Amino acid sequence: VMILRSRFLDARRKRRNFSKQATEVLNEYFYSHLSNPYPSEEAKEELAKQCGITVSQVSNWFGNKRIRYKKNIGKFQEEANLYAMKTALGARQ
Amino acid sequence: HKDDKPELDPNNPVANWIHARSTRKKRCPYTKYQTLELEKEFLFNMYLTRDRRYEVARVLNLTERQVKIWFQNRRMKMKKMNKEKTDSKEQ
DNA sequence: TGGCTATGATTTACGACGCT
DNA sequence: CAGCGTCGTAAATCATAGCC
Repeated sequence: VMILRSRFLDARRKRRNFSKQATEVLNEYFYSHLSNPYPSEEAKEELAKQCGITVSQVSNWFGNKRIRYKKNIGKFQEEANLYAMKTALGARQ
Repeated sequence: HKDDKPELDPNNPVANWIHARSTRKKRCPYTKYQTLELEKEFLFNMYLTRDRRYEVARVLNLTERQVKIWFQNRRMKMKKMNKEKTDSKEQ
């Protein structure tokens, strides 16, 4: 009964936005591979592990990000600059 | 094969991304009835014979191609659901 | 607290490639 | 070669979390 109850609750568990840290990791990858933001299966697994989400969720995130970025590059300019700068600073350590 | 789109700036970061061809049919959500009938047919058999495909397409007013693709997508969905189920079961 | 928008997930439709 | 299979994805749409 407990198992059935927990399964029922799991199934209708509310979606949560990803953590700030997870989004950070995903955005770092996205903007540092902006000319080809298509992580391999292995890269997706690594990102999933780092973010504490599933590989499917990583795929969904990149699919959504690519489309939304392409649809309105201007809206993401500030974010793009921020991550580009982060990558540049990180690279010199 | 990743042409079209109104960008010709060589510095455009999306220039080399994958783009859908402009001739692609726009996604058209199916009605509840269409989806329900397709699900029933899928329950009956996950793979279509040519005759069943013709019949389902006719009854639901979809093309045979749409029905074929719906089954392909549905099988991928089932595969994904099964994977998630087994993944969560073991640790 | 109601609305609104951002975000994650799901649904159609293909392209690329496989096998028979 | 035709034709259906999977895989990964684009793009639109759905559902609602979360902020103002």
